[in-house]
Formats: sequence, C-alpha cells, structure tokens
Amino acid sequence: MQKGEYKTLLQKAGFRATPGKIALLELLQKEDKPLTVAEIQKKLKRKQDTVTLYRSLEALTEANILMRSELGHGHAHYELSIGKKHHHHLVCTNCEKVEDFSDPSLETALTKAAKNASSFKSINSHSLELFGLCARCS
Amino acid sequence: MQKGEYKTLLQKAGFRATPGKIALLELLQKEDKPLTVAEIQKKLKRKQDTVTLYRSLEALTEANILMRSELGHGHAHYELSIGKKHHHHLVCTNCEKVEDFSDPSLETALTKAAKNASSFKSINSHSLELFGLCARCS
DNA sequence: TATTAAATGCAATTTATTTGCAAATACTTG
DNA sequence: CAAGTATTTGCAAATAAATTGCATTTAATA
Repeated sequence: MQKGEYKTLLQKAGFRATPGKIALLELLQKEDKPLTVAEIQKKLKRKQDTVTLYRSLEALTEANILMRSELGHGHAHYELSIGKKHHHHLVCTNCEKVEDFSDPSLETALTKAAKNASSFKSINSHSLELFGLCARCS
Repeated sequence: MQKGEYKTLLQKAGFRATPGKIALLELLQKEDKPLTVAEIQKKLKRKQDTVTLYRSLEALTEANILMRSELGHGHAHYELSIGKKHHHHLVCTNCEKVEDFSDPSLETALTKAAKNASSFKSINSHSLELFGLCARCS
C-alpha cells in the first residue's frame, strides 16, 4: 500500500479521508505489528484524543481495514488487515513480544474442525494465539 | 470430581479449603461452561465480595484448577479445568451462547504449527475460539 | 486451644472503553 | 469555489473490568 492510497481506501470504505485516520493507517503500516491504543497514541505524530482514536479503530475494524486481537493482556491490539494475509500471533509471555505466524495446514485443520463443529450452523471467524517464550526470553 | 473432593484438591494445591472456594468450584462444576465474574457472583449461593472472587479466580487459574478464556466480549470467562479434556470454544456472535469443542487432528496441526513457529523457543499454551452462529440464531 | 499465615471484605484506585454533545471540518453540489 | 450538510473530532463525564492496601477473620497445624 503506497502512502497516498489511504485516502482512496478510506473513501471507498465510506469514510472521510481525515488527517487523523490517514496518520493512523500510515503508522500501523510502518509498525507492522499489533499495537495497543496507548502505544498508537504515543507513537502518533499528530496527536489525537483517545476517544477519537477508539472511534476510528472501532470503525476501521468494522470495515475490515484493521484487525483487532486479544493477546492475553487486558486490552485490545490493532494492526492493519488489508494487504496482509490471514495470520495468527505468537506472544511471549515474558516480554510480550508479538510475532505473526501462519500455517496453511493449520488453516485446513481449522476449516475442517469448523465444519464438524456440532450444533453451529456457520463459523465466520476465529481467533488463535500461541503463548510461549521468544528466543531472547527462554 | 465428587463433591467432597474439592477440599483435598484445594489443599493439595496449597490453598485453604474455604467455604468460598469450595462453593466456587462446585458452582463451576455444576454449570460446566465458561462464566463471567458477574455471572458467577450472581449464581453463588454464598455471597462473596467481588474482590475475593477475582482473587480466587486468579489464584485457581494460576494453579491450573480453572481455565480462563477471552470470548470476544470485553471480560474474562472461567470454567473448571480439572477433569475436563483440552478443548476450545464455539461462540455465537448473536446470542453469546458458548459451546465446547475439541478436534484431535486440529490439536495435531496446532502442535506442528507451534514447532515450526520460527523464533520462539517454546510454546506453552494456546487460545482458540471459533465465532459463528448457533443453530437457533442462524 | 493458641498460633499464624492465608483468605476475606471494604474502600478506594487504576485501567480500558464508551456516551453525549457542541464545535470543527471534509466532501458534495450549485 | 462558496455554502450546506453529514461526518468527525475533542472535551467532559460516565461506565465497566480489574487491582491494591489494609484491617479483620478464619482454616490449618502444633
């Protein structure tokens, strides 16, 4: 995703291409890992009210532009979802380092498991995190 | 797990077999599904302070007697972990109904994926939830 | 039964997130 | 390109989830 393209992306999704939202998307692209609201706010050059940030994150997640994940700390993490393939997270339980991972055969197994999932008629999404110790912490 | 056995269980784990903790374990056994702190508190015959409940839940989870899970609502859920086989959850995004599920081949895939997990030295646990619509809501 | 460390309850605090509303601003259309 | 309008933003305040400190109670054990 090129820098200027966020304007188009936002507008196509029905949002206004405000400096705040563009800065948010650019930051998340640059960081390329799940960030908490506090981290985002700290790193954003253009300062935004916390409430505005929450509202933007919520709306953009709803529009599938962002992806939200719970990483076992009591607060949500957000990352860019467009332009990234489906993935999950490895979380270091010591230093909280987060790493992406994906595994095709795991996805296959997940899809199958979802089909077998007894009484449920449809499975629309899933969340999966692996917890362990990263190279530095072990 | 028979009723009276919780006393022994607690003591073996280094806890005191207090009426509060025993009542908590008995309730979770009876309910047999992930409950929120508020739900537990409401259903407990013997009323307990919220703080006490939080502390018990935390300690018992630490001791692997309980299992905590995030089900995509902004608060933790707890269920008995002893005497239950490893499982995950199906969550209805409409009515919040929760159902257990487990799938051996999925576990195999998860273990393999964990091994391949690049830089991480060890994977100790994982969390997996499937979200969809239950039979009634679809 | 007395001792003591663990568990409890209360008050208050922290952290995460949400709501209401008025002011500011991006996009449309003339 | 100026005006109108609906969206977005910021501020203040509220709500929700979880935690901390401390004094009191209580289960275990000697």
